[in-house]
Amino acid sequence: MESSFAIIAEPNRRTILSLLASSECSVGEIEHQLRMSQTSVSKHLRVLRDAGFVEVRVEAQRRVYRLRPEPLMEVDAWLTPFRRFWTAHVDALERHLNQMDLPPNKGKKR
Amino acid sequence: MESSFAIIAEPNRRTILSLLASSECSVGEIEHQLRMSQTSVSKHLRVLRDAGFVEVRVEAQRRVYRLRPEPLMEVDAWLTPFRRFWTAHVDALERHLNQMDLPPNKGKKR
DNA sequence: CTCAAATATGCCTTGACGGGCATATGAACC
DNA sequence: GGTTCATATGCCCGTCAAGGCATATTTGAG
Repeated sequence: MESSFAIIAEPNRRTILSLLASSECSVGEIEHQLRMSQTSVSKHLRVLRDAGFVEVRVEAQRRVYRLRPEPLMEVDAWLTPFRRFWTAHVDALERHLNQMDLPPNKGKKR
Repeated sequence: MESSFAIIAEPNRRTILSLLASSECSVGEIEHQLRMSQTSVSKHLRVLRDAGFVEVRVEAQRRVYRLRPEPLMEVDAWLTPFRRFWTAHVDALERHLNQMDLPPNKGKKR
């Protein structure tokens, strides 16, 4: 029931996801590569799993985690209405922003 | 200093951003259209402003808020490494996932 | 069955965040 | 200057989530 956005608000979880984007990993590998405590890794993976970001495969004593794309696709989809603010308008937008950000003579407080 | 991801973790803030994606709005307009309290709207706008998601324009007694693209571009950029999991691979990925999810004969618990 | 390795979970504490209320600030108008 | 409209801010409170520690659980080995 937690929004995908809330899930990826956590920096450690984003790091884990980025790592899993390279390749699937066991808990121990994540723990070691990211220098996080095992407890923390397991808990974050639990959250990621419940939210559908990852899935597990049991392999001997190891649990190998792998990325699932759906929740991130949802985030990607949410961005759609905003893309018109930069896609294909980049140059025009930049000109516009520069014009707003650097009023040459206004002497603003800030 | 707050990550853009933490900012958009808040549902009301996402709603405000979506509204601003349609057109710039004053605080009162947001308050009315989204049925949120003025206090709440102002506070969220403050957070969004500090994080660079919006900018203000003073117009008489009104403050008109407008979207700024940079932070969302950052989110969009973070998604890049993950897009290969669905862009242009959709069908292949689906086949792959189906193959993993529904082992035809393994008799899994679940 | 016992032990060890890998991982998960429960409990507790602490800190951050959102909501509401009252109040402050600022601009316009008389 | 005083009043009113529009918005911002400070304070208090309840909630919730993350980290740490200890412990439980699962799986493999002997």
